[in-house]
Amino acid sequence: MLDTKLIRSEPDKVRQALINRNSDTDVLDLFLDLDEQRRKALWEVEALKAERNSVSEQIAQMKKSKLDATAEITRMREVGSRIKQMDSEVAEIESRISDIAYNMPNIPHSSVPVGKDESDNVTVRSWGEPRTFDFEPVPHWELASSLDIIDFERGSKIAGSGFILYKGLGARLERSLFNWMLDVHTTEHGYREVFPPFLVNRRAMVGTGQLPKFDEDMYHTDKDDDLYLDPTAEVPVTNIYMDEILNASDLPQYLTAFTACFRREAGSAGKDTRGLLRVHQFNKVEMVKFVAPETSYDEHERLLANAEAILQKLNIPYRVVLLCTGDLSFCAAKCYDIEIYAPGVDQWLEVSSCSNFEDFQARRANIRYRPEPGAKPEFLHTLNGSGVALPRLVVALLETYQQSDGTIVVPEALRPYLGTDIIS
RNA sequence: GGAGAGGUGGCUGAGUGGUCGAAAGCGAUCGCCUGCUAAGUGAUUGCUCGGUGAUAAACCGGGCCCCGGGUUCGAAUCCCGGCCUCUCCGCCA
Repeated sequence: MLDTKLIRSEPDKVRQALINRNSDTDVLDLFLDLDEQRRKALWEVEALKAERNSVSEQIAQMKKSKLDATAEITRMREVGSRIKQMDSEVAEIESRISDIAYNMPNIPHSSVPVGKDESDNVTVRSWGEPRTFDFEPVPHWELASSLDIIDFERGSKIAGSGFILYKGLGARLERSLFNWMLDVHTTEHGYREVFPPFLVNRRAMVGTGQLPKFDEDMYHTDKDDDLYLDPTAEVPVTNIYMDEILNASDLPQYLTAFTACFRREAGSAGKDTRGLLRVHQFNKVEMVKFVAPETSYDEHERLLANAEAILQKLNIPYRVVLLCTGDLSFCAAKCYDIEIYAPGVDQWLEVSSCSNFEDFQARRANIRYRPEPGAKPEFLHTLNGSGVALPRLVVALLETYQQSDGTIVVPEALRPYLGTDIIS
């Protein structure tokens, strides 16, 4: 959510940001108009309330001195009902304002390239060379099926397409990967491990920006619970400090968490549906940072480096892509995607998004900190990045480390976790 | 799921219709004092919205005692609904 004062005082800046994001600017004008209406109505109703307060005090005094206050009471009865009426008018305006505010995207940082769509994204660096083969590499679904480490058919049978049943070393590979990643982040990168609920309430989903705009992508419980399945650990972890004021000494704070992630992938029917490329439930290790505003862009680079380290240790070639304004996600001010190469499907696959949200989420979730003892609280900055998402990593891993006989060489780093150096 | 108790400031905790944004204590900040420390002592100590102002200080006004309604001239206080916490019972991995 953007700062109302910023929208009011620098509407042109906001307008340009919306244009750069291919976003509708009509809502901005509507917002400004409603904001004006709100302040006008507030001014009126607050004057009435001030009167009510002072006359009520008079009435108390009069009663004390046994004077007749009937006239005042009658008059205040009128004022009271007028206040009630105007309060509901203000509430109506405010709810329209917040509808707009909660659906307005973040302003891209000045270092973000202006562009229309993903073709304008900028590759900032590449690491490693895609492996060359002396045989034709096969896609992961063939490898995994013939090794019987993933059972796509039975996964679909028990849950539906896009739900994966891992078996044997496939199951253990999942467990190995997220255990190992958590170990790397906690022991080498300074993160504290948390293990959050897999379901969260509506407030949390609004806090990190999944709601109200992206409701159709989320799994929601029926009955009266009104709970959502985590689409990412970002949601429960970022909202840990919802409605709190932290001390400056509490920052920066680095948290890492493993969760299963649930996504409807609404609107992507038929796209990348084979194998593990796009699934409804997957495992992911996430990194979340709470930092002081002036440090957030340095922290962002380090967060990205932490995600890259995972791929380097696995010796998986990747490239880092800086998203342009038109491809940037709703909440982010700046975002790097990390893509890894999968030779079997011959595609670069996104396995991580590392974003700086500045105070956009902090404002929604009301997470603040006190820069100095006794100072006024300010919104802190939140960041997060996948470190990393498993399915596409497994795709690249299987396809990169496949041998001509269909077996998979296990990368050095994972061998202690997987208990073998080859999947056969 | 059943029965009971309760949700007040950073914390503990008083407050059952008006003078309460809220006693007291703790903590914190700034100062004083005592060779140092401990102790003592004085002051300060919430958030938010709107206005004036320089998007400062300061000042004025509104709102906030879990949330939402209601009663009333007036609600932390009374009534209704919800959420949460604790205790006991039941069920259960």
